[in-house]
Amino acid sequence: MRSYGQYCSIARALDVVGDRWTLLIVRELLMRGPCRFTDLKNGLPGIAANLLSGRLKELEDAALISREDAPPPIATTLYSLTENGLALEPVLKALGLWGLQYMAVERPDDAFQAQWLAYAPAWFTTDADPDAPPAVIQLVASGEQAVIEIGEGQVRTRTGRAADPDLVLDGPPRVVLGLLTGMIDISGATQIGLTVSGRPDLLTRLRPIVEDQAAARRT
Amino acid sequence: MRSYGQYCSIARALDVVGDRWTLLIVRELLMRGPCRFTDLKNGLPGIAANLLSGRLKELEDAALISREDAPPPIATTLYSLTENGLALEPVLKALGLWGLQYMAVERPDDAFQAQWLAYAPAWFTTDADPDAPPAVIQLVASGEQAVIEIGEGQVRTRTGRAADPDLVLDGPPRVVLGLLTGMIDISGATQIGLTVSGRPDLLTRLRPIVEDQAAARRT
DNA sequence: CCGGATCCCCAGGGATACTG
DNA sequence: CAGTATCCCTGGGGATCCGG
Repeated sequence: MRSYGQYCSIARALDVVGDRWTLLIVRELLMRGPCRFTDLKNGLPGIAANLLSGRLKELEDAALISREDAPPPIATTLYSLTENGLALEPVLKALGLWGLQYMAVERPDDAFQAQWLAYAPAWFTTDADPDAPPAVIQLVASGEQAVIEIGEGQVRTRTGRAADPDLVLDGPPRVVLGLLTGMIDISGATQIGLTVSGRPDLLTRLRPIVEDQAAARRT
Repeated sequence: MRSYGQYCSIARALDVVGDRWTLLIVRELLMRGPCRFTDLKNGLPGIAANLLSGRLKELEDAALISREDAPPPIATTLYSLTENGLALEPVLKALGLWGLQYMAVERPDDAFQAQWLAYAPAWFTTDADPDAPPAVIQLVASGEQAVIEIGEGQVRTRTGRAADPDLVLDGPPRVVLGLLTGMIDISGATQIGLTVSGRPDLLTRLRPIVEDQAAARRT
């Protein structure tokens, strides 16, 4: 990217990560951990291979990612975030929180992946009852699956299935995520396609961080 | 900007504010308040008029800014942030904090403005001694002037001159900002061009938020 | 099949000039 | 002052091809 040529830390940051796709590459590496080229390409539907290749070189030059040749049995190169790349997490959190308002509309050709189902509760909800026993919620949306583990005041998530969840939420991505982020309540959610099985009372433990939504509602 | 087509709040946010110049326009409006077209153009050295015009239309369509015709005596249109535009402040803060590391090098043709001198202490430092009496620091760098007012646990800033500052810092932008954000100490700063007059002890009251710098140093 | 490199085409950005 | 119009050119999107 052409530099903005401004001695301002925001402009400087955008000089480095302001290019198209760049922050989404960081998002992929942040949520999935070390990735192969093809993993990244699959996780970023729509990106051209040459563009991904070029971005990875730029990010490596900027010391945001590092490439390492995996040990013999795997024999592939893995890309992973450096400490400086990891330090972009607050930026992605702030962007993701602000962008929640645009999740109300879901277009039919939107891509959707399990990681994106997982990071929202991990980043944008807290455990409202830290003293309660641990609990596990299974999420299913558009065939993508993720697990929320609540306990000790923490909300952790991962992709995949849980062995014995206390609660299963299944429905369109917009409904599942809308419920978790506090944009829809559970009665509304079941009316527009959510299937609930297990202990719906657990949902009261997940307290959404509704910073800007609350601000918007105040107007 | 072409949509990423992903049902992910980060991608959605970037669909709206990921275009070149867009976040810097928000930065200008956030720091300067309501602006005229020409104010924005002057505050964004290097932007083309047609591009600014186009971005303002897009931002208005996205309800991040609003245009209002100022009352008769002024007879011009003012652009200002809507509440949703103001909600981008955490994004700019996170970006600006992460970008501080790139302020160590200053290129000779970098543009520099008083607002950028002012926001760094306001966003990235805290008052380490809330019970101490109020104090005023005058900043001067490359002819640009800003004022820091510390008091009651708050660090407020504005551009311009103070009537009777307790401390005056004058030097190259890199040195003044490096000192305020904790990247240089005062003895180092005076060696590379900082002029100090008044009470340098006030600097101990400004505690930099050195989140990522501290993390980088730990390695 | 993985990890790219190459090529072509077009939208979007940059610079300048011009107008109400 | 507040934009619009124009031209040029870079950089992104898409497909294909190639070496390991």
